Amino acid sequence: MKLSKRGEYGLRALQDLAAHYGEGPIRNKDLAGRNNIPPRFLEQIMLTLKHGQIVRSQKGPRGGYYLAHTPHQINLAEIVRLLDGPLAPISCVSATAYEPCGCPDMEACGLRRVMKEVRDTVAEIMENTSLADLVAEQTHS
Amino acid sequence: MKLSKRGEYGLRALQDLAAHYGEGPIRNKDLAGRNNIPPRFLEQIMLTLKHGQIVRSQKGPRGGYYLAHTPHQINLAEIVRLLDGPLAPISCVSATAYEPCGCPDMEACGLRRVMKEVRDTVAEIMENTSLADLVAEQTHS
DNA sequence: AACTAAACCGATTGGATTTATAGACTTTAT
DNA sequence: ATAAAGTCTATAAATCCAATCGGTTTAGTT
Repeated sequence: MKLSKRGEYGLRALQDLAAHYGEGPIRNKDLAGRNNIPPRFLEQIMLTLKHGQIVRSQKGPRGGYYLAHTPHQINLAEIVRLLDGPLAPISCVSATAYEPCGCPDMEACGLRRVMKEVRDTVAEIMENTSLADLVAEQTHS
Repeated sequence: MKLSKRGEYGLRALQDLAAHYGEGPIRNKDLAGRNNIPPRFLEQIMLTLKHGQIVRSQKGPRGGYYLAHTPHQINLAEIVRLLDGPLAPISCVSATAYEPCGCPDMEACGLRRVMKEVRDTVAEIMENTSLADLVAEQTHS
């Protein structure tokens, strides 16, 4: 039930970008430094986020990364799915990557129903939380 | 956010034991066969469950595994924690294995709050679901 | 007592994933 | 021109996961 480091680092970096939204590109070095993330590892993650259209980048001096949309438009579920894969605890209840499990009768499987409930609940929280919500909570503390 | 195979197999085997509660020991071979689990791998898992006081065993011919308590006394959270570790997506929100994360200000971290919400929700579902609930759902379908 | 069925236990293997590091390339501001 | 940044590919190291194997112990059966 754990998030990978990639997911965790990616979310932290994006939270940072959201907190500085509108201030122009932010260097990988600064993102890494402020959030205690290994810089070269974060570089990879940011590249994935770029290919996933979640951030954009600017090269050269004064370059860096910035959000591709407003913090409000980016939810946590898409980030986690991009960096960490499906939200479902087991693949037979995944909305985005369904695969049958080995249980004898899928319809009658109580375990499957509970896991589906878990998946749905997690998905609901993450889909309804945006980067703006993270920063808002952060500020209102 | 995925459950490991160990966790999945263990839960399936325990669901099976719950469905046959009171019928005496069930062989590893039967558990594995009915639920499509690699037998030697399941053996390991059952041993862990035994050491975790979730099942008991009988050796020798007509031996096998059976639940150490009634199905409704065993909840999914303890099983998953035993086989898969903490429920929390990131360790700084874990109730059972807390560790600080690298974020600058923990109190102000919006991400942490959301992850805590996820953890709490998942924990609530799993803690309030027993093996008996799994089998009940299974039968009432 | 001998045989056999089953769990117990420790070791190990292969593979995948995670976590990172390195180095060469490209773009762009100054 | 120079230097500061991101881009891309490769790969290394470590860890973990899934699974398998061989041998040991226990206990029921004959």
